[in-house]
Amino acid sequence: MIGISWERSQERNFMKSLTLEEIGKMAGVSRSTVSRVVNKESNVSEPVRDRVEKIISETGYSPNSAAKALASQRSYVIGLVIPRNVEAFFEDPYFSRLTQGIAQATNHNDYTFSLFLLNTPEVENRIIPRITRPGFIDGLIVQSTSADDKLLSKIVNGNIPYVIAGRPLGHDELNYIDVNNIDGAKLAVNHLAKLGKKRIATISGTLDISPGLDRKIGYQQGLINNGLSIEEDLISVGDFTQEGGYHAVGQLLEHKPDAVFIASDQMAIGALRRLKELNISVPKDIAIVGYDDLPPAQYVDPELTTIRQPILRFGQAAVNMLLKKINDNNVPAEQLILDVELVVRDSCGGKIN
Amino acid sequence: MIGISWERSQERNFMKSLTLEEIGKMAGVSRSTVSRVVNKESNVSEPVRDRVEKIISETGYSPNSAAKALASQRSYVIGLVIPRNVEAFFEDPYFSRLTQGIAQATNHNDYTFSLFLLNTPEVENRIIPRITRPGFIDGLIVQSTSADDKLLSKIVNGNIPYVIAGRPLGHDELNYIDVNNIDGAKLAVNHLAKLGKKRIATISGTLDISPGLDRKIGYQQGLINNGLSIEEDLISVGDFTQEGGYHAVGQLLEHKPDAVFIASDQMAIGALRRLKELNISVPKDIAIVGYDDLPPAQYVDPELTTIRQPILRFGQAAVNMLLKKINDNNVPAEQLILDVELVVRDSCGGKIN
DNA sequence: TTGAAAGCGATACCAT
DNA sequence: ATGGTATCGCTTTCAA
Repeated sequence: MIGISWERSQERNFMKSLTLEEIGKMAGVSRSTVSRVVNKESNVSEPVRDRVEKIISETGYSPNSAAKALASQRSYVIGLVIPRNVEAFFEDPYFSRLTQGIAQATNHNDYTFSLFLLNTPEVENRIIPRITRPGFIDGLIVQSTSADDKLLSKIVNGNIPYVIAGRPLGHDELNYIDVNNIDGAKLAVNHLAKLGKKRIATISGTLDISPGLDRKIGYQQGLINNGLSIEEDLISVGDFTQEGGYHAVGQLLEHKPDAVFIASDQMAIGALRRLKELNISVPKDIAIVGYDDLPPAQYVDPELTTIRQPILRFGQAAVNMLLKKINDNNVPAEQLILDVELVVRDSCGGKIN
Repeated sequence: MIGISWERSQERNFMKSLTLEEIGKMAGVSRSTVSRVVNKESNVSEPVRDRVEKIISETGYSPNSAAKALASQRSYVIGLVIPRNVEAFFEDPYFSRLTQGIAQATNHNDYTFSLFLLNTPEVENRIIPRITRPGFIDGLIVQSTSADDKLLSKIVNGNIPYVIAGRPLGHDELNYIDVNNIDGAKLAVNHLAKLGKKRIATISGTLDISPGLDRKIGYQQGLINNGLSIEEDLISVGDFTQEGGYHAVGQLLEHKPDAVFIASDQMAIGALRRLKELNISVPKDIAIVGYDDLPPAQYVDPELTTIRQPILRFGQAAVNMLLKKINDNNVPAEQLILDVELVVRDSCGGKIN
């Protein structure tokens, strides 16, 4: 039972919150001493510390964040920025997971997590100043994109520590973290080649962002490594959406592929839908490998063989990188690439690994 | 091109941010006047305003958030709290959408959005004090749950404006917003009844939270309204997950239902999977209505007839309610219930409406 | 070990 | 219309 009636919570206007000074008065010490106790500094005598802590817990005192931030020049807030041209942010389970991973890691480190969705130009114009404003955010994680250099340059040039999530095309020198997209695509192609596939097609993502480009590069390298040749007709460009996969797979069929590496599970799901409509059997007539290994990969028929990205770990690592920057802005820019792995399910037939 | 080299961004340590005072000095006015200009107050003469605005835009000055928050006792931050026992937060697309809706609405109102995932008891203990600390958050939206009264009472008793997202069981007097779950379930049952179904079963959600309970109540009322009787054997309790739906539908089959109202799309997807395995055809052998109408509902075979919740609008309305509270804490607690609608697709057969 | 006092950078009231 | 100044609640030297 909550057990508190409505009139009680109206008292709000009358109960102003306590301050260090007041706690100090109650404990018969100065505000400085209370501050030391609150911040667990060592130079406080046992008896005083006990006395103060008792009063703090009795009164439920908690320091005022704004005052603390102002005095210490630290807000303990980390922001995640999703630029506008990241399509369908919350449609794609990838972003949900990313958000979850970063939020958890942020909280785990006693920071507060803020999310900025720059979904319209109007919102973008209003939010960017707030994001880059001093005193509110200690550091930013920015989802990498194709074109949003306005934002990125503002952040890179600004005085705020940042980490870019995903290799920023054309700016490999910046501080970023990514998963190994090239390797992931190679793993997929290797798997298909080992199964004896000879005409391995791909549905790539948009090529103006690194996951799109890198997975295509990996696909091509994978073909070469396996003694297969690159055929332009077997390369179709999707847009990371289910609809995109649905349409792209249609185009490919004319060229008789016996397997398709599809650069995201979402596109793979769309492709499976199309293939089912056309009565083309997966994996009997055609083998499919997806990319992401998010929950939907297991809920389609057949279950998707796919590339697993360590998204939660990715979030944790991104936060760690950022904290390093926050604590010492002189550490040089760093690039961190996480490994991925192949998850074999039912969309390729024979299970080998 | 970002076009700024690495050494430039290391200057950070040397470029301290500007203050009102400094801008004032540059413009030959006092800090008070600059403050008035920044806050677009009317009592500033044209020439002075122009002069100051010019300097502000030239220097890129932006007020310090912490100082502003401290002085004005307003942080312009709104938090969304997801208690621990909300299962599988980001597995369920519902929560992604909710987050998106609230984040967008928050930004739209020039507030900053913070997300608190109380995913472990440890994190919960660390975060709750921060959430309820004065000076950092102007208001909270709390996802309603079954058991988390500790948190809820802390917030309700605290001095922080809040809105509960979802009717809090046993506390109808609190400030909350919900969708009409009872009506939604009735819509589903009515639809099935109109199609001539006589043995309409249900897979409910967990009954200790309102969406679970209310949708079951609506199901029962719907049966009665249509002259059908309530049969306990036709009621199975799931847990809002795909796995739950998968298992629950199995139990129901013994009792020969000709239709099932399933209290979430996720459970419906699990049920469809099970039915497919058993070679039971939907909608020929059995009709299905889901609940939520999130993207996956359209990506299963057959596409789900379901109840659509206005989640984005829900987020907007929640933020609006909260802002009302923030701006005047004396407005009485309010309960807002949004309407839902039936979306007819392919999982029930004959299209009537 | 403890206290006094000077900031931090805004707001907002009071003068002029 | 503009400026002066107290204030918000904490951190952080500096003395004692």
